[in-house]
Amino acid sequence: MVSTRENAHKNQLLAAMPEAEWKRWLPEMEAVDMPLGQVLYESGSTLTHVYFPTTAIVSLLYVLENGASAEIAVVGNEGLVGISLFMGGESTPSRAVVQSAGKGFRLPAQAMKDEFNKGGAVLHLLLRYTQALITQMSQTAVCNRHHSLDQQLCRWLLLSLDRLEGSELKMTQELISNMLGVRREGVTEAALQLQAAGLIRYARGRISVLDRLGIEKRSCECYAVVKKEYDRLKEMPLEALAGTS
Amino acid sequence: MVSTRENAHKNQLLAAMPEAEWKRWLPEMEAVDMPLGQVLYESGSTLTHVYFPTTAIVSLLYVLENGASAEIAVVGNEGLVGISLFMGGESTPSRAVVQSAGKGFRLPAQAMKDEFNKGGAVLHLLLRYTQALITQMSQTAVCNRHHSLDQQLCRWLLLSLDRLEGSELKMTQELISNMLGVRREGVTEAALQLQAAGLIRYARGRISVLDRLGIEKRSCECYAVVKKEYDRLKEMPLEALAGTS
DNA sequence: TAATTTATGTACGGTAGCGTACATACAAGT
DNA sequence: ACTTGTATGTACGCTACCGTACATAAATTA
Repeated sequence: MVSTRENAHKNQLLAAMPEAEWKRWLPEMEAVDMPLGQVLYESGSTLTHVYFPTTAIVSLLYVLENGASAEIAVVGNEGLVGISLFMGGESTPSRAVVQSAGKGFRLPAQAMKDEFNKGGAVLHLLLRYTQALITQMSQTAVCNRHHSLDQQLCRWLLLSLDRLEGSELKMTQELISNMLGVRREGVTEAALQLQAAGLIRYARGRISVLDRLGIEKRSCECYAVVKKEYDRLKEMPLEALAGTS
Repeated sequence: MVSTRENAHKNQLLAAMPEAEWKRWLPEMEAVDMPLGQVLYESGSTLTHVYFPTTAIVSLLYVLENGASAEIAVVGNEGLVGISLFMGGESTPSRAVVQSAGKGFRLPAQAMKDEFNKGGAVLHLLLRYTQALITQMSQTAVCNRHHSLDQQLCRWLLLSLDRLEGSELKMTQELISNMLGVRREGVTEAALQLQAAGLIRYARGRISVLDRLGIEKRSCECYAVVKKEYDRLKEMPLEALAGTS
């Protein structure tokens, strides 16, 4: 049997927490299954927990009045879902949906707030993560404006791939179109091209990436920028964080 | 002669600061002119100050490799420029440009960091503001995806108008097109329509809004959403902030 | 095995916004 | 007064993507 600790450390934020904090949290930390389509929180709702995905991927979706939607950011094992809890917003403007089924951990809202308010390493780590998330959101905004559907599909595949083990993702084109905020047919056409080029192979909700480098070449710069920012976060020692802010 | 304090309080964040903090800052606070086009910081650069606009408006612009750009958020007297300083990012991915000339105050980076790290009211206020900024960024991302140029122009006019005194803004269509990330000609056509409808009047970089309500009707929901979030922030008492996070 | 649902493919007219090129007109400097 | 620069208007073909409708095929259920 694998320890909770070992599993939880698959989440990079949890792994980066100092030992002392970690021990305080342990009793309140709960391992959870995160099935496809699960809504962790709805736009405007009050958060009861924050989620630390380990193998799951969560989409932050923004839904407009007319039902149209677009993904603002993706959260996987590198981060946490529910930043507005400690940012002081009471609620978020976005919806959080599990985009790829998997596991994760969750912590009750109050425990998270208390820990955050203690200041120190936890606070700095969470804020530094939030900063990376902001970068992702900004990049998404510009990407939506300037890049083609094909480029965006590649970016999206790569972002998802980075948060998964292996090179296969379970995801229908219909769902992808919701994330990208485009027509399903548009995704079909773009995917057909990628397949024709030998970069991916897919069937009924199962996409295998055959040539990752090829996809990277077709993607817009947005993927690389976001990736780099998260890498920077990962490699930044806690002491540096406390020092810089 | 008007006191620094009185002027500075035109910035809503500064106005919301408790008396004690305010006094500590005063010696380091510097009144600055913010002329049109001034770049407060470049993408990737290290921040030396944070800026609190009073009458100026600052655009957070994201510039792509090929030179194409898009505005991610606007900051006026409701906020501050340079959140990445206390978020721990060392640098930001965006460029901050003065979009409408005016005045403001600035505080050296170290003073801001120190104050933030003291925790308490300042920290909570700044984080709460950051949360509102994130909302604006998210909304921009979706707006870029789903709304028409005409709607976006209206949204943009309203966001600018809210941060100015009076109903006139000095801004060429060329500049607006940079902000919105569209062609200048597109802005011309949209503006012509607004003028034909009697909602605005303009000439050579001077736009007068004649019928604000009419513009609001033509705007997409994005304006109202962002406005509401900032209003919520404004009305939220400091104690509540400390309590919720 | 048949019926139904789900995922993907195809087709086609419509349009918003692009890239490009140039025209006009006001403003500012000499 | 003349030149130069700046802001705006107009035009035209192009393309990516949309909305809609329907076709095919695999998976699921009856």
